[in-house]
Amino acid sequence: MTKNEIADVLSEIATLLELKGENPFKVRAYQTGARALEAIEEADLARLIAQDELQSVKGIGEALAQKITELRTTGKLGFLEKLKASVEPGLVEMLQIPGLGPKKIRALRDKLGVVDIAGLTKACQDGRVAELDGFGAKTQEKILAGIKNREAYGKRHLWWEAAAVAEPIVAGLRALPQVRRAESAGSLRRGLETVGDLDFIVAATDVGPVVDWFVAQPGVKEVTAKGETKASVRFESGLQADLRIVPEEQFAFALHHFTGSKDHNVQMRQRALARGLSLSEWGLVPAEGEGTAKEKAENRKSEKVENETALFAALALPFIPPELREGMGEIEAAERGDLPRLVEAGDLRGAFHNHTTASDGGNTLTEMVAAADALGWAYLGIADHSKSSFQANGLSEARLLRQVADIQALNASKRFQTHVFTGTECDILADGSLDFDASLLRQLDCVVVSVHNAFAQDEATMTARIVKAIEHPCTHMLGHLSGRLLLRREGYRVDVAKVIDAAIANGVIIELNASPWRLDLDWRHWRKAAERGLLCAINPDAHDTAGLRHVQAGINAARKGGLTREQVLTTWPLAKVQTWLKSRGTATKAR
DNA sequence: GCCGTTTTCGGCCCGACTGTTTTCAGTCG
Repeated sequence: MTKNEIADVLSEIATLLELKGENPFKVRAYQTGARALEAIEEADLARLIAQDELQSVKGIGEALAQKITELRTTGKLGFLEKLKASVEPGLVEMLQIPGLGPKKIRALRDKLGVVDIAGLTKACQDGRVAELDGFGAKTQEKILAGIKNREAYGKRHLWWEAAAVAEPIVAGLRALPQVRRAESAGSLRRGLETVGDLDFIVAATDVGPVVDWFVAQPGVKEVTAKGETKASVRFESGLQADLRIVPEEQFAFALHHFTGSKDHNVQMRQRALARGLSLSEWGLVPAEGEGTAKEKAENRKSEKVENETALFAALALPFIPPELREGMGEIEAAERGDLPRLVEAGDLRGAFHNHTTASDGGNTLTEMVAAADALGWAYLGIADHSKSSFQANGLSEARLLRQVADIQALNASKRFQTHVFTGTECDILADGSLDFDASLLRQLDCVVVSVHNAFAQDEATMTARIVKAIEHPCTHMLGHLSGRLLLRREGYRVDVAKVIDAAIANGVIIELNASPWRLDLDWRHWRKAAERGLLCAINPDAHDTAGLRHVQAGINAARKGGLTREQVLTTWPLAKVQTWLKSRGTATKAR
């Protein structure tokens, strides 16, 4: 097991102990142990175990050292297995309901015998929860709402997670000898932040073996349909996937149709009709006469269309990238020749807003830079939390200055090609002031400012608070503008238009936080904002080396937002970025 | 469960908010 996997196990133990009502300090000891483990380098962990010196790490004592060693050498832990067996698995799930923590969950279990969400729903509906000590009508209501949200959310999946399932399937399909072409379609292909289900479109010479291969995929829990041209499965995660097999001459039509969106398809069909044509998933044929679209496509000669580019061309349009096919004006823009040249993953040269073990990250500074270097990035901006983000182990002034010195030394060592920018993710305090003094912030390359507390402020207060932080002369970028967590939590109330205005007026960047759970600022705002001069930075908000790859989710969102390379700072070369960061500093010092 | 040592036991990181209370416990970031 890697050190971060072991750290995850320690965190899991902490959660389980908490649910059991164990001594809270013992719980914290496991959490601390997990953090301590993350903060050392992988190579050092190997050495410490080999030399039996794990206990020299602060936060790791005899018990944890033994458990870490067991996990490292066997990949298993007897203690964890026993612990798991003693805690109802449904209780862990109940932790996901907002407002429910270990204490309340234990009360529900001990007094009402509730051990899972189904039982909890029933208890709420019967009014039994409201009667418990420490609970009330409002709590009961909140729990029910939380469960309901969870169910509604549960029907969709993060793009990132859906893509991880879909990619090997597409690759596997393409490798089958019967398969000529294979693509995923649907909201996944459109790069939407959440995905309902997966759609695979395949052109194949022989159907049977392809369907058989598809329904035998690892993780398939249930085969809900299996026919001549279509198969549907459900994965253990609840994600559903449809496979559609079409003759090769229909492939482009089917791919376009199932890529959608609905609004885009409606507009495309109208456009076809205006030209005396009927467009469907089966083909593009003359519109006049009786019969269904399928019959027409079968009986009349469809336009020969090799690929989607040809399909669009048949309707006198340039190729419209899937990300733009939302029925939000892309067809008109295409007609005018106004489609933006969208930013691409290969354009990225670096990223800002990344965490290390100094605050709440899972990898050290060196590990993060090494990972950025391996990605070929020219630069990496570090932005650990500031002191008020106590829960995230935010850095004090002294710790931040030490990190700055470490980064300068790392840059000077030329150990990596990647240049490292110093910085902070500085808390915007409740009154809009920043968590560090200007004298300190001026010493940093890049200051990202974010809201991490007092989410419940009313819209006017929150908006004024964020605008004030943007107006601070040391601010370079605004982090996750809305604070939303996809499928889990709405953002705070804020007037986005006013914040964008302030950012443009002050020459401050609003980041496109590329964390698959955030994708914030939402893509729906970007086109208009960028046209008015707002500069974007695609920032992964990475909390470990794997998190750096989340920039791909940010690229999706940026493309959906119609952003070009020039509008995204993190595609610029190092020297140009350095100039921008400095000029923001000097331009504002004069004010 | 860890740490420190004037200690092998006693203490162990915060502050705002909510809903429950009538002075505070639990949750959250």
